Amino acid sequence: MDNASRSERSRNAALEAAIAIIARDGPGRLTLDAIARESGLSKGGVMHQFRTKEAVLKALLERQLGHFEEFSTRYMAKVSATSANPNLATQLATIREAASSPNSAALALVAAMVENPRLMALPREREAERMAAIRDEATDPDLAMLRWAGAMGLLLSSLFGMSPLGKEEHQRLFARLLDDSQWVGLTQPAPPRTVKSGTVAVAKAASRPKRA
Amino acid sequence: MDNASRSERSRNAALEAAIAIIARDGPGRLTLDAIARESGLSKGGVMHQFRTKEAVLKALLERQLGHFEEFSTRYMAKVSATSANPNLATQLATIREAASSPNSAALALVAAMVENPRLMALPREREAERMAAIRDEATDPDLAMLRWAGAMGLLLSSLFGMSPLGKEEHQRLFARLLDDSQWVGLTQPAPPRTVKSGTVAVAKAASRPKRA
DNA sequence: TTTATAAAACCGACTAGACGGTTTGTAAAG
DNA sequence: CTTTACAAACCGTCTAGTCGGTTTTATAAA
Repeated sequence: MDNASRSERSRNAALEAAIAIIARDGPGRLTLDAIARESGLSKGGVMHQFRTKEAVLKALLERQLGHFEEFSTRYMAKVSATSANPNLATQLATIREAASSPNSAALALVAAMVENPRLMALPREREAERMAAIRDEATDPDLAMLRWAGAMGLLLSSLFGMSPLGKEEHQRLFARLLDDSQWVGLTQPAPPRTVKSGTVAVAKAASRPKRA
Repeated sequence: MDNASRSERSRNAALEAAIAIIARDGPGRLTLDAIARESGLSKGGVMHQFRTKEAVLKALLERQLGHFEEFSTRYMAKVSATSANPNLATQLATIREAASSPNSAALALVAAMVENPRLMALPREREAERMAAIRDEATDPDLAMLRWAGAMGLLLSSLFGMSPLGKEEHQRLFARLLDDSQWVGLTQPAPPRTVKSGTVAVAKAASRPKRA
């Protein structure tokens, strides 16, 4: 195997190990020795690929962020033609994805924050760009932000082990966040209030009272 | 000064120091020596008041939780008569309070999670009770949960330093979350669609471009 | 193809310091 | 005089990072 591949394999193994450790033992247990043990590499090997622990965290953060960015672009390509607010839809779907993925980017975020809060600058900047895009396409920007915040709340609270919600509830709530017809903004004319069948087909309309 | 007061003063100083450290340097930098340095106590003094580091975290968690529970009860007493969903209103207001308070309970939560994820059991249980109460009083339970999640998202994302939102935006979004008239549930008749002036009076209609 | 040399990847023992916690000593309160 | 609150030195362990040495790959001259 050539050097480039060998390096990449090792770096990959180290980062995978790091995620496994964080997920299993918590961010506080992430040590260089633990990474070496878990990945099968020696400490020296790990230190050859990453000069400091901070470098590990940074690489981990970028890798996970990249993963979800990829998901994001794919999703965006799919819905950009059909959705009135593709940026919001994409963000909501990506957050849902992060919430249901065990190798969550969120774990890396927590670890980074614990070790070095400065590292949060990178994800914050990217987030800011996305928020701007969501705003620009929205008829009711604040409502769009609140839908985004709702998704974030579901993700982070479950990440913190603070969410008393079951898995199916989680899914249902995300589905509702994604369903544009359920979120009627202030300056947007209300569509006829029949439940449109979205990703989840639910017939919960029964007898809806009309607007007073 | 008598012994009881002396002890309490020391315990207090230690916990204040702990919060300051977490807020300034991140949860990863919270050590017993740091607490001793920051509080002016000696390490021995700290260890006399708290037998272990976990005891410090636990006390910190309980103190912060207690603080917001007090806020919560006061708020609840105020709105329980007038609001149709006092539990939700109280939770939203409490989360807003936590978000605007620098000595946030949330910081303690993060620290606890890093050090010992088991400590999260206590806040999770209390949270579950509140969620149940919010559900029970709601005409549209899922919408209520999503409003709660939205508040949580605003709180946690800003806590993580991930929120690109300004302070006034934050306030506006919380105000909207709290304004029942803006959240028309599926089984709840919609009130006339005029913007009700809430805690913040905003005339933001101006001229927003309509859908293409 | 073989051989010489350099460079990169990797190993594991080691170090300095930080950490949680203990022990010993002392002053104040009861 | 006993107990409680606190101080300060101390202990064993763990951690991030270093270092000298070994193996593997890359380059290239013979």
